[in-house]
Amino acid sequence: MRLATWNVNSIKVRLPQLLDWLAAAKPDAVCLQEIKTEEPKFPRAELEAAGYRAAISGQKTYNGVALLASAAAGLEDARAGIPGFDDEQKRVIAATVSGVRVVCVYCPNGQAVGSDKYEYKLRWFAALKGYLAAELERHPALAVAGDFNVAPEDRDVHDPEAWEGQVHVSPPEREAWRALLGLGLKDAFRLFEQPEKSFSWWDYRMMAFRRNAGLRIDQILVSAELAKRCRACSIDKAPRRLERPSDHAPVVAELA
DNA sequence: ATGGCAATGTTTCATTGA
Repeated sequence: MRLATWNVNSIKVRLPQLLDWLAAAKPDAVCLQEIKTEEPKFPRAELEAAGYRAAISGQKTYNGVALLASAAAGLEDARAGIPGFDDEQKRVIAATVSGVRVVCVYCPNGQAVGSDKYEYKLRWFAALKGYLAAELERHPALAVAGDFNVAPEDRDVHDPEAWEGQVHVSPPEREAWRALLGLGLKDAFRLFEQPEKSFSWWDYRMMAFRRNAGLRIDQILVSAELAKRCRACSIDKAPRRLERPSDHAPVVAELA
């Protein structure tokens, strides 16, 4: 099974690129973030014509997530949000695809350390941890894929000195991210040898992509059982090179 | 110390993102 995650930064704008990418990369499941669209305007028909079903938790303007699965893989028991965590922001959609419980997440940005949004980000991560702990008991084959908005280590940051203490790398955020590993999850990307300076997001400004001035904030976390089945994990930079790209690149994991 | 770029809404700029 090929599992991918991609923050598309608007499904409406990126649909042609997404359809091209699905045809080229042939993933079995894709977690999408920042679709910025409510369910009625989600391009369900176009994706079905491409062979994918979708579970959606949509929202206008901001956030919004979707989980795509090929017709062969199936899409069962879809559930939106974090149970018991009241949140108007649509950031989580989970479903079972080909026997794997897939949780698609768009973690909060946090805006600035110490801000209200930062406090919300930390509260949100604590709620996610509780949810995933319960899900792991029910689903030994579990993957959590998405935009975590945390660069876990300095090697995931193009300029750690410039970013020190900033949102996405601050110690409390990194602790919140590492707490997910404490549940027994593994960062699929780090199960394998990787090129130095591997990133998944580059600012639209300052020619950041050409300078490879990025962060690795999009990840696929896998349970111990899935880690044993994981054969590869990589970042596909090709869509970031296109005209009018998302600022994020897809991350892809191969599961036996 | 700040903007830079992009998407959205119902817009003529504000908000958010990372």
